Amino acid sequence: MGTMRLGEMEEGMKGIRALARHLDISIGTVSRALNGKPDVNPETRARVMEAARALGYTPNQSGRSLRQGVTNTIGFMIEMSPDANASGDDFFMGVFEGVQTVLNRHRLDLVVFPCPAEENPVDYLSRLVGRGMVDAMIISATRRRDDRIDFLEKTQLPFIALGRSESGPDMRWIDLDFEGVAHSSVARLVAKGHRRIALAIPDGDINLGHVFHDAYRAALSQHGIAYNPALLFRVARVLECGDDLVTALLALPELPSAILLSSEVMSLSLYRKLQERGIRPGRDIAVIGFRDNPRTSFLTPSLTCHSISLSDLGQTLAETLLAGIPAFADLYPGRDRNLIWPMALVQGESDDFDIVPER
Amino acid sequence: MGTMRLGEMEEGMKGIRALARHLDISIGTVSRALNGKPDVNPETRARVMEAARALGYTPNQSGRSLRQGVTNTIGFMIEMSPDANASGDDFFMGVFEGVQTVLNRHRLDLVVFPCPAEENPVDYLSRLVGRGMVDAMIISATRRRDDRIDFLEKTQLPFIALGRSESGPDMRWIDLDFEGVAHSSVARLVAKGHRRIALAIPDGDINLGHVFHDAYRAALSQHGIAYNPALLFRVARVLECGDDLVTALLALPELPSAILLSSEVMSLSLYRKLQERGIRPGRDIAVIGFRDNPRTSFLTPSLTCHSISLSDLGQTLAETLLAGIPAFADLYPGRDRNLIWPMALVQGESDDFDIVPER
DNA sequence: GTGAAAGCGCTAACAA
DNA sequence: TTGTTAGCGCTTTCAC
Repeated sequence: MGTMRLGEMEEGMKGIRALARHLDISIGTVSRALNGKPDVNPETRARVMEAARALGYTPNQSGRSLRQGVTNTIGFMIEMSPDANASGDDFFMGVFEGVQTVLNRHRLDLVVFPCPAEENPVDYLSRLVGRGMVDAMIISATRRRDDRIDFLEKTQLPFIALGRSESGPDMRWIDLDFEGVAHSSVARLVAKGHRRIALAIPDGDINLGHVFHDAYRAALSQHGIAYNPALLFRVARVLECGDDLVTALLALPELPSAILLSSEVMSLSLYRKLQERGIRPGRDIAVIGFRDNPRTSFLTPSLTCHSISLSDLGQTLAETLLAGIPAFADLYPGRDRNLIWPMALVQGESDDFDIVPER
Repeated sequence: MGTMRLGEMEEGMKGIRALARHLDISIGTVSRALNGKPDVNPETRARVMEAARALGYTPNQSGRSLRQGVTNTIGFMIEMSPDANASGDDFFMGVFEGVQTVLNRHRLDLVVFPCPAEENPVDYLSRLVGRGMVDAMIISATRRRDDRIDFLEKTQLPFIALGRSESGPDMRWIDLDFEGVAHSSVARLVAKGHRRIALAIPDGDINLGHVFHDAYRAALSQHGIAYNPALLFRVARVLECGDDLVTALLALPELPSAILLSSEVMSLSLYRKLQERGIRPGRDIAVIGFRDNPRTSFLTPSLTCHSISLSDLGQTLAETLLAGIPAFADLYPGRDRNLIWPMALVQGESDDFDIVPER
């Protein structure tokens, strides 16, 4: 032993045992050397590190987790149903990036669990969490009442939700500032003379629809505008909502002068369908989109919407999660349990006209 | 024991041991009952299943994998750099869905590893694979030469690539039919009288650029058109390529009469920038996009492009992967090691004009 | 500073 | 049909 070619392991040996045999030391020492424990001869440590590198040794995670009770992995559950995925395509990529920035500091890895559209989200979550692959979870697309939250609280697994919910009043969460978006949108429109302001929200139980709806009502009321249920549109498929939306708009006795969208992808089909019917966004009807999105940025007229740094959101999400894990809590002392994430209005041309022309 | 309330485990006990204690039988029997082994009294099995359900027991995956040497989990590595992510991410969502359809048949789960843009893909892959969380890998965004492939071949972990590469000539892969796309696009344009046909491909070493480029040259040659390097555009950021592309087009002595795109998201900014310069897609220049995408479907004039069933692609990807894993190989006997995935031309209006008007 | 050994939760081989 | 036990790879006592 000790005379084998690089890249070869001892016959019939695997993992740390092969490495130890190869170096002619005990597996305990190898483990301590690799894990940076202080009581290891520097020279021994160097030999171990070098051999590990040369042989491409990586510790088996199952062995480690079994022993340590920790996996150093954080899970992020996303849903693939178009309904839940209204946030648009680049959204999660951007958030992942930010989350990983923080996790990397602690040598934690992020794994994503994509829940199939047909599968029950709770069953899916409990199956994957039950596997014990993760030390904590991030969930998204929260429902107004969300059984996943009850489940996670029962398991005592640390978690955070990207999105608030009526379930789990004590859980950690971060959500977008729908209130702020509704208020600034309505204020802006009212200042331009608008009174008939419609709202489109996703159908179903995704909570953002409810939250946005409430915020919209509050904003209207603040400006002394009566809430008109006829101006609320629940759309089934956000990506192809244009048809239904425009049909519904035209069925009204009078076209609203403005419409707020609660998902950026709504703007795509809405623009098209409006134009097909000869209704010009930004001229015949004011449109305020939701989030700034590279994929809506080419729309003409340019879409007034709200911007956000996805990476920052992801970082804060991760930090707030870690603040709830005993092993990391000390490092993130100031973190609140939950947070409304502000969004900044980006002025476009899609709502840039006054109802009462100045003279 | 046996008299505790539901939802409670024996004091200080966890996992299968607590369950066994609770039922007053041995852990071996519990394990066999849960795993559907034949030699278990049906009544015992029923009791075990019921108790497991009631107590919310899920076997710890680390324990299982350690013992069985398999994890029943398949990994899918994606990259978050905008460069590698030219496909738009409804692409991966669609593929995941198909992959999971197949994996579910075998009670395998899919986990996604999102590689941060700043991290070296090989380091990332080796770290996550090294953890031993997966039995097989799917990789995407293959480079012309791709060290990940060499790495995976060395580890002997079964894997498949979504995208071909010059590395790993014997590996399993499925790739989109860039040749077919190039040929049908060029043929269609040539039939309309086009001779000056440009191509936009992503800059960098992502292989699809090279493959598309080669296919484009071959298609031109087949129609007796000389390849003109001035009509090849390498774009840095596919999402915001419009600016550079239009500037480059206008810098040419003569505007090409048509342009082929190798990524669907290119069309968004290209349309906008063309229109800003007063160049009308479908009138002044023919545009053929790459993949049919719900998010480009609202473009006016409608984009001629190529369509694909992402779910079917995902299913075939998964089946081809499983065909390479001994435990499943028998179930998928007919699968080729690799496959060019056909795409169907979807006629739009973005290239619907003739260079030589008919009379 | 190092080695020996226990044990994390689970399954499979074997004994009963 | 069930119980007992070894051992998967690893880390962490505890001796030395």
